[in-house]
Amino acid sequence: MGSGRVTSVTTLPLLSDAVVCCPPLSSAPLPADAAVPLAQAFSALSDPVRLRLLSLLMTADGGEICACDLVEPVGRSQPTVSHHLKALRDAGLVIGTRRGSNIWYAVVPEQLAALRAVLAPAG
Amino acid sequence: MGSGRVTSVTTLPLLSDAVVCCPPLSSAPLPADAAVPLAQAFSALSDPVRLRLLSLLMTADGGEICACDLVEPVGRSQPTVSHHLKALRDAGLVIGTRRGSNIWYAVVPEQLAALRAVLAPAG
DNA sequence: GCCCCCTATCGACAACCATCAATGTATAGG
DNA sequence: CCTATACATTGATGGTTGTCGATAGGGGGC
Repeated sequence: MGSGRVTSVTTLPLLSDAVVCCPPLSSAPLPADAAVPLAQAFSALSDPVRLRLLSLLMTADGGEICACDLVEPVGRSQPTVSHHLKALRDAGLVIGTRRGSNIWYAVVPEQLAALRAVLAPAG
Repeated sequence: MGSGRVTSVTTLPLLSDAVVCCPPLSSAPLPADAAVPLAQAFSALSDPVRLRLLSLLMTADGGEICACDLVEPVGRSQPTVSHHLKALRDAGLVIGTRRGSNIWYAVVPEQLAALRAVLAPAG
């Protein structure tokens, strides 16, 4: 990888506090305070545009796509796409890395795995 | 099961059309029209009360709980709990069965598995 | 038939959310 | 410094959603 010269690389701030850790719903009754961040995480998946963005990133070869190449495929305005990318970032589902004047997005597979684990059936 | 005499049994209507089938996001870019029902399904998981209801059902022994026993644990009014149970029913995540004057709810594990599959990483 | 319990539905209200146009901020190139 | 490009943020707006009180409807017991 690295097909072009890169002058600066910055990782955008990521709300790692929002990252969900994983007791399955089936292990014990979910306490009210644990339910809130979990619901926020699933809320990030509750929009068609965000699901499509995730899918685009997951199927991208190299595992990342420039933000500029995400606008046209989902058929929304640039600010709207930026808004959804922020939602995904805040949920810890994607990460953005600046390279030159572009920002490349990639999924955070651990976070997806955590959500999957929450839905796992009983032992 | 079957600790008491049952005079009538009715299965509440279930929107099986809303049931999600399972191509993982990682298999191909998600088309716009497929994204909508999927987003609705995840939307059912995007509320703390609904997550707690699901968790209560999943941890219940016998796998089901009377609706009357779901109100107090989640700390919401009866109409609100009923509203959330309808949302979970519409998403195909739970099913309600009338027995006498009570309605017993249980999770639909296949539907949870389908949502888990959607989040699965690339082969 | 009457009454009580259980559950769903209705109506209302406040809070939240997706969307876009306009604007702001940062980086790259001259 | 100036301009162009890429992305984020702001502000406004219409639609959706969570919540509760009040009400309706279905069952069982008497």
